[in-house]
Amino acid sequence: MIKITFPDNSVKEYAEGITSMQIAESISPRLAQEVLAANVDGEVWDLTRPIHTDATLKLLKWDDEEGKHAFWHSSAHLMAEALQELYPGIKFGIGPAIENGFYYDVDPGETVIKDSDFAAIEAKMMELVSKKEEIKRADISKADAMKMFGDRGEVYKTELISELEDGKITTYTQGAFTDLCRGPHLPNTSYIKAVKILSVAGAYWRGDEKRKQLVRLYAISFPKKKMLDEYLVMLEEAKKRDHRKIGKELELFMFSDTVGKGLPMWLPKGTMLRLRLQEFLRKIQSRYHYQEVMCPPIGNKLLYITSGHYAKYGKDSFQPIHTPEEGEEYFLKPMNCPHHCMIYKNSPRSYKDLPLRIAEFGTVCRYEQSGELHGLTRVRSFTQDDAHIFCRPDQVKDEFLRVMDIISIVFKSMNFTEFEAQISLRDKVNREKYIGSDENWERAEAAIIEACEEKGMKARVEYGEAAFYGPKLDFMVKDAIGRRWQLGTIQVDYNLPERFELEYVGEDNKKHRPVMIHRAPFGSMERFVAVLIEHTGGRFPLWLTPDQVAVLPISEKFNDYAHRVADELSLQDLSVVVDDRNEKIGKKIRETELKRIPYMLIVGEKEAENDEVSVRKHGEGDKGSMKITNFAALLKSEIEKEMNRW
RNA sequence: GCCGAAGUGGCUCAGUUGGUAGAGCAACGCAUUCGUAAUGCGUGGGUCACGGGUUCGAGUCCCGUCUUCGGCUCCA
Repeated sequence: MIKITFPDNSVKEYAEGITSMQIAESISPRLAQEVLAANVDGEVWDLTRPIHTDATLKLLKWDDEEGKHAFWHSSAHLMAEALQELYPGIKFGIGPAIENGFYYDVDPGETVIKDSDFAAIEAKMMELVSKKEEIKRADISKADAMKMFGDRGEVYKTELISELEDGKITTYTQGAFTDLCRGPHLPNTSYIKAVKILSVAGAYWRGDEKRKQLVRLYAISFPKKKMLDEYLVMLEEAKKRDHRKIGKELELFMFSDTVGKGLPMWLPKGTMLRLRLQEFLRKIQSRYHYQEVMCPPIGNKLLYITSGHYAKYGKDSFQPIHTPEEGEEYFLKPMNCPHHCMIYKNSPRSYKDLPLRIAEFGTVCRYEQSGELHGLTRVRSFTQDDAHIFCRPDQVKDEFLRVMDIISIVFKSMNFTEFEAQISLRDKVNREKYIGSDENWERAEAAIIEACEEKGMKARVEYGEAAFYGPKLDFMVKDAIGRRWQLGTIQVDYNLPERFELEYVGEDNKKHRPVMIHRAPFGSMERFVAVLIEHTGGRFPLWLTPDQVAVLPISEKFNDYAHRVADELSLQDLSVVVDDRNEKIGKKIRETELKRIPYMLIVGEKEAENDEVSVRKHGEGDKGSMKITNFAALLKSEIEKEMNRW
């Protein structure tokens, strides 16, 4: 007999060799139906794998991440099995479960797999599901695995096997399909009741641009047909929040092929929104003793040779601007740091001047690869809410904490509660690619980790993700369909102070090298606004929204009064539009609702006689009427309340 | 840059097996002067992304280019 400990710490005895599935069955038939995999002593196992020793057991269902994972992983195998039948000779790469569904990377040789083939693949998958094929686990020696997959010409699989440790290799088989796999998997294919292939894309083998590009099929599956339908509806809903769509609808920004791809232009309403964001950050930054500067949009090539950027990025950038002067070359600035370094160098600095915080809404130009351009989130010209903090090495942690404060104010004010923080540190082994002394690196890395701990910030630590010039802390926020975008960033830099020979005079009257911290709470105005649009669906908080109030006269007879109302509110710094078109009030209301303008003031005879406005709130409806001055006061106080939250 | 898909009036889309482009909204004009999510009538507007080709004839078929979309790689 063996002892099984359950999550509630209860212990039951079972015969040795019992499976998790049998245990589930012994508890309740309902549970046995819902369970997908099992966590045995901290490891996720197949339900059908026998347990031979005392163990803790957690039965995993759909709502458990690992249960869902096993479900999708088995679905990936199912898709592979279908592909094997439909495309004989197809070779397989890897096929993991991902956040939403799964994919399989395959090499179909000369055959092209297109969107139009999805239906046939899905049908084949469902056909295999109906066979209720058992999914069987098997241990295999490295030599046998090499032979088995080698005989089938599975070059990608044999490459993976060659890197595995003998004795720890397993395969999973269902029907005629066997895959190299660690598992765990569902007991059989019949659990999968609904499947949808979502897209096809190219993906480099092992993520290496220099190696062969395989065909990646993205798909998702569910244990109930209804869940798939709901998921697809949810996806459709999410697409309605796409910032590119809303940006067009609300006239926030535009692109023009004639101007050039990836070069956004901010329309009047978008500009108003952006300026309000900038004003907001300016206020906070001045509270934190930043000093704003402005620099030109170009810089001499020599500046970038000194900074080292020319050597590293010169070839992949917008190419230099030539002048009538022989040999003179300028670059559009791809970052603001070198300019700011020169500002630092403009006068001798004392340790008493530090930290020196130089801020700029700096527009930069980067030649991003064409395939990477994406709405406002990835563009070739964008404005960073940049700042560079020059400080002593012992001030790094304090400065980090201050920047984290600013970032948390920014995120809170936008209700970005679900962000992820990532600490990027040096690679644990390869340390020669990093610049700066070991001592400084260790100090800075420790400072970042400590700063996060002090702030109670849960951050994922990634080794090898640091920039060559220093460690960093990034803040990621998801867009409408779950893609992660890096917004806020704080980066420590030892490189530029070195290259620009930045100095300060210390207490000891000797020259010292400052540390530089790059930081941008928004990241860039473009990307931030894009993510903001997707989070709010274009319904911005009152203080940020471009048009706060729309005055809607009932008929043209009241246009004059409507304009008087608007003028009065404008004097109170409210942004107001008047819809004085010759249209019925119902239509004006409908269109104003669609434009997501927070307040509508309906004015007709009654209001004009009494200096009143009839107030309608976006999404809520009629709020009754009040004096113009009262409405203005109400709005002002609402805005003030919003802005006093930080 | 690479793999796959798409591109039709300002916007959203229709366009049968190739037979000479259509709707709604928007714009403009006229009527209407209206009370909380679409007033009626009329008018103008398209080298069907661009360039080649096949054909008696191409929005439709083929090739190339550009842009966009979904990914990969990249992201100072």
